[in-house]
Amino acid sequence: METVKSNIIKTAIVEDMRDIREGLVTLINFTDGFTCTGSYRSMEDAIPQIKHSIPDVLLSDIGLPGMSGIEGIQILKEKYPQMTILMLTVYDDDERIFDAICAGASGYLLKRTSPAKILENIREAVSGGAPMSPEVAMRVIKLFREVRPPEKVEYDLTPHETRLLKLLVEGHNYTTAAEELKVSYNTIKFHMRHIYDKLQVHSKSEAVAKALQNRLV
Amino acid sequence: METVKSNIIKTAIVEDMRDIREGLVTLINFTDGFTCTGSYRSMEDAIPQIKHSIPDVLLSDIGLPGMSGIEGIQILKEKYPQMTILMLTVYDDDERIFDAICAGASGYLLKRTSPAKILENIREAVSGGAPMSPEVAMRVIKLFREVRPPEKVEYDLTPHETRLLKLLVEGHNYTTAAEELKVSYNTIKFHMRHIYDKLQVHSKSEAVAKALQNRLV
DNA sequence: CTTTTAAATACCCGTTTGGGTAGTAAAAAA
DNA sequence: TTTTTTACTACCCAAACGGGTATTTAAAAG
Repeated sequence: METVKSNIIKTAIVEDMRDIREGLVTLINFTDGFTCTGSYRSMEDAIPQIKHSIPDVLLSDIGLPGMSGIEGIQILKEKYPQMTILMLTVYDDDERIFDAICAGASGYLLKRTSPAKILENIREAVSGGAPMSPEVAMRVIKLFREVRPPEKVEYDLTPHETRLLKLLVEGHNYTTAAEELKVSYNTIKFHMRHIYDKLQVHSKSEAVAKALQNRLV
Repeated sequence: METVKSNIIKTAIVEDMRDIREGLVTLINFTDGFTCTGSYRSMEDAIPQIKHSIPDVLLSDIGLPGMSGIEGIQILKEKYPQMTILMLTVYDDDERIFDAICAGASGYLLKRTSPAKILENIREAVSGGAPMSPEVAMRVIKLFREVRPPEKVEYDLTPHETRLLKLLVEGHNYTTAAEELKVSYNTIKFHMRHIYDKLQVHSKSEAVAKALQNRLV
């Protein structure tokens, strides 16, 4: 149903349990369009060796002996930013899902995922998707709702005012902000009054607080 | 390959384009395990009528005449919290994805999704998943990374100092903070110096910025 | 070509703040 | 017990800030 992929997808695996690791290697090598270019039992093994053959996709466990999968992929993503990383793990707690995604994982699969689904998800990941097991996706959605940034209130700040506000947030005072913006100290005060009017505040700290809380900067 | 579902999945559709709407109705009614219990061209139609037959899943467009799909599902989710809602839309911008999810959508599919995938995704949604088109999932992941709460840096603030910092964030000045904490003006200054030392800042605004940016309050 | 509007600059003055020093009271550690 | 630590209070002074008024310049509107 799909057209043939132009290239074989090079996949590597980091998984400490031998049965699972070798099962995945076999699965991948026996499937058209995939090849396994490395399998490692720990991040300590994977990180130095992976440079000999950088995969398109890395499937990694989280619970590994020594360095955790999350720490590991952070290091690997730093060195090989183009590498797509998929977690394949038994953990489905919010904390680890969050950490893995922030560490650079493009997807998060639970180990009970069927072989066919795993292959499909690898394909989806290399073509720019972010495959997740249904439970994980639901957790991500729920976390997403929790961290919803405050509704953007519009205060109609001019570009100048926004720029100044950003400087205040960075800790500038009127004098240094004036230098930064190459205007006079009094011009800064001029803009400040407008900012205060628009934000309905009466001090620099309040403006900074409002700017940060309402994502104005 | 799957065991038969215990119940037929009752699905309803809100979509203004007649061809698409009728295509979906046909697709659903001609598939085993699904039945279409309603199809509406707008939220204004759907909201009053849907009570006659509450579906398990609602497939909704976003770009509708009159009330937008996002406003609509917010109302529907309020009335029928158990109803699973899937967006089916052409929009894949961050803003709408975010809004839809926060309004109660459990999934977000792009209209180019194949009929087979749509059915699969409906099944996934009713069984507790959160199906998303690959591009959408990737955007969700990226948004997720952006809103990552900054790693908690510990500044060893005492409870008193933290409370004061919170007051500053709320816009208090030394005088009103002193009243609030029932201590003298000079005590506020005393604590401020300690806060500044610990946060390594030299102004109230900087302290407020650091407090907000590092979730100290 | 005026009129209007927006951005920039300036001065004044009272208030707030930042930082220095110094002292007291109460609780915790030695 | 004495010592140390922690919380609190006080005074001083220079710097930063908030808000008032007013002028200049440049662009936009009429």
